[in-house]
Amino acid sequence: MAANKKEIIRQAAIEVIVEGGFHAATTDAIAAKAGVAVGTIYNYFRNKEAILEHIFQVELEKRIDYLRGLPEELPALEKLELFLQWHFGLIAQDPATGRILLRERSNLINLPAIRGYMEAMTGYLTSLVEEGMGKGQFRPSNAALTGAIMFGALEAAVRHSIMAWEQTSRPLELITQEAARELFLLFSRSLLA
Amino acid sequence: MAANKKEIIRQAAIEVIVEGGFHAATTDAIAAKAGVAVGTIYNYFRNKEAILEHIFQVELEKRIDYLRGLPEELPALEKLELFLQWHFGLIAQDPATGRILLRERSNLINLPAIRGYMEAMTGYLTSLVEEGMGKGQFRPSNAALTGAIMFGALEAAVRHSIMAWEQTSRPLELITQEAARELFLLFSRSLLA
Amino acid sequence: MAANKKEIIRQAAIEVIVEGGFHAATTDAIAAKAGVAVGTIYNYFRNKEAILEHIFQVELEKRIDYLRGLPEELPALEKLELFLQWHFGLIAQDPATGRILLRERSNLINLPAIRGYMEAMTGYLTSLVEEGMGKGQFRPSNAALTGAIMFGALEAAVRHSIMAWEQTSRPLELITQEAARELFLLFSRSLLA
Amino acid sequence: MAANKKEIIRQAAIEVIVEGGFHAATTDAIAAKAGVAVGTIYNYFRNKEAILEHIFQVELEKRIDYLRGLPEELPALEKLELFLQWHFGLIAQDPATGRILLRERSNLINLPAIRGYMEAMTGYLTSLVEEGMGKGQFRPSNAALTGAIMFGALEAAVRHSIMAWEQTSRPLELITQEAARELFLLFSRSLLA
DNA sequence: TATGAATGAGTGTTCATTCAT
DNA sequence: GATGAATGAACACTCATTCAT
Repeated sequence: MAANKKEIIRQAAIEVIVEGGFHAATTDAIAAKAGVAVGTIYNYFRNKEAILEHIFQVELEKRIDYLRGLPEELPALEKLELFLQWHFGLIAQDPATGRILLRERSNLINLPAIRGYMEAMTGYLTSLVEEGMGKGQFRPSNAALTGAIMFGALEAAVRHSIMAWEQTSRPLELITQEAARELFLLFSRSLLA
Repeated sequence: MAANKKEIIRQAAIEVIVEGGFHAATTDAIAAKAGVAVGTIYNYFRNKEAILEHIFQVELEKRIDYLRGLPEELPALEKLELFLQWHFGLIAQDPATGRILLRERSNLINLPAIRGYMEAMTGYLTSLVEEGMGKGQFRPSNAALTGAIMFGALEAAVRHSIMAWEQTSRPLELITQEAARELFLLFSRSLLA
Repeated sequence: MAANKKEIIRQAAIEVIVEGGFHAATTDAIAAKAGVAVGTIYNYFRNKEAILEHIFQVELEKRIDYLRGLPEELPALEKLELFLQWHFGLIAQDPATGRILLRERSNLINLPAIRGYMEAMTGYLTSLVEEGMGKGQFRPSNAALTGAIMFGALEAAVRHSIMAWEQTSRPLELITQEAARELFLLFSRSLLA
Repeated sequence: MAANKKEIIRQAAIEVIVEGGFHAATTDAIAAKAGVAVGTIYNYFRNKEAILEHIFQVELEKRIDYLRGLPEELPALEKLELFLQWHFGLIAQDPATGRILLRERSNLINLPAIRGYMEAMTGYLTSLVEEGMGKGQFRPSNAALTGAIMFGALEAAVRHSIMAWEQTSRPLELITQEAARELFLLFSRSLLA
């Protein structure tokens, strides 16, 4: 029950934050959307920021879980391709959360969970680059910088996809698939030795 | 004199916003840093948001001016290279503003000037891609998506540079030069036909 | 409990507004007088103006309730006499509210409740004049104009009573009783056919 | 020139105050309407309130001048009739000032000039009643109370006239003439011995 | 006198957080 | 655990007034 209620609040918070952003999202509005009293929120979250942190944490865990499940021995490029496709599939299923991940990252960068999300994602991409370089599949480069750039490119592609979806009638599924492909093409061309 | 005072306030706002972000930056603090009374701010800016908008506008104008000055006939790739070098030089000179451009964009995306900044930058990169594709220099791709990705990559490289500068003792100049080079290498490899 | 607190705030607001007027009455002062935090005011009132509106509304309802209770079949002049006596009795009991009704009406006439108070009172007097004219008890006249004049006369009598009370040692009870009598005499002489 | 500029500012202030009331009238707006700089206002008026006081003072002087010009020996009732006709003629010529006299009186009753205006007007009506009573033309009554009531009735008639004018297409001239007649009829019926 | 940029005290309102029930 | 009324610190913004030019 408890875990369930925390989840209900997380979902409600996502819905409220998507409209207007984290700062405009009042705890009252989140509680109302979740169908609980404000006080109840504080039984599950230290404070308002903790809700946002939790949202990032859940998303980070999803990604980590997926990445952990990838066969270790797969070439770096293939891991990248799989991850991109899976990741954009996630976005297609839940664009609201995707938007929050984009929007709220900058301003609240000092929150541990948000910083952690960014660092973990960048770190994974960096390690992938290192792995590829180590095996001679990728050209030499500043792996950390390249990983950071790849993360930025990934986020930009997500942002572009969501915006394109809002402004056209194309199904988000198709838009994100194209983005994943384009991104992979871009990465593979620039990384391969 | 008037333009001068507006400029003083802009500079002070940048300094205050860099620490703690836009939301934590009080008008009182900005006024104090600028050495003027709070009311004076409102002689030059409609409201607090307008200060941030102005900051973005000034930066956008710098970039537009630079891009306007580039010889029309230059190949797209060379324009890109020049722009990247110049842009990272800008960041090296004024990392504080660079950080604001990164941090405040997401949350306040609805402000016209901020949206305008992003769209103009993305638009320029998109047009560069289209130009290169038109002349057969670049491989075919979804230009809008590619432009968006390039902008995201650019910003990520800026963010990484500033963070690296804060955490190491390397001169920012060198860090940004490397970022510009790496970014150009990445772009050229993935774009060239 | 809630209704009780709203009432406490209303009373406190009356006390604060009486000294210095609505504009000089700060929400902090009202909260302090009510013994609650500022924020509590906003749990019961949309904003500061809503407090004043509520004050007028309560007074209007008192008057409407009284008028509704008057026997329909009573001659217009007797209704008028009863109302005047009752109304001045009200003022004698609560001169502070009486003063607010006088003082704050003009400047904030655009607030619906304040406009409503004035229009309802004038409207009742107008309908009384029409009733008397219809039954041949009153001489013909422009009923709307006469009703408006009567309201003005009534308010002036209230104002004069309160001022006289402040400047002399006579009990307010006696002063208002005289005012009611004088007003009734004036109305009856000028209205009777 | 100086007197002229003071007069220009007075006129501008009347125009600005009529829309939105004294409190909403900023000195900037008054200066703009008058075509002078804000600072100039302070060469002619101690402060913002002094402008309003001046407006009342000018109006009071107009009324005093008129009343001084009335033949001493005229019966009280005839003086009243003449004054009412003249006064409503004034309103018909300059309804804006009339409205200010009504609207701003209550809230700022503590300003000497405003209090003075009200007291002088009430005092004149009171002395008229006393005069009529002294000569046996009027019935006995509490003269001060009656004078106050008459002033309230007069103001209400002015207010009603202006409102009727705003809401119908009848010329203000006709409306005020009717109001003056009705008021005189009402007063004479109730006052005559 | 005239100007208008600069001033800064003053205040309505919000909203995350608490805690008695 | 759940509730939601109460809290009060915090802050953007206004505008009458001043004074150097």
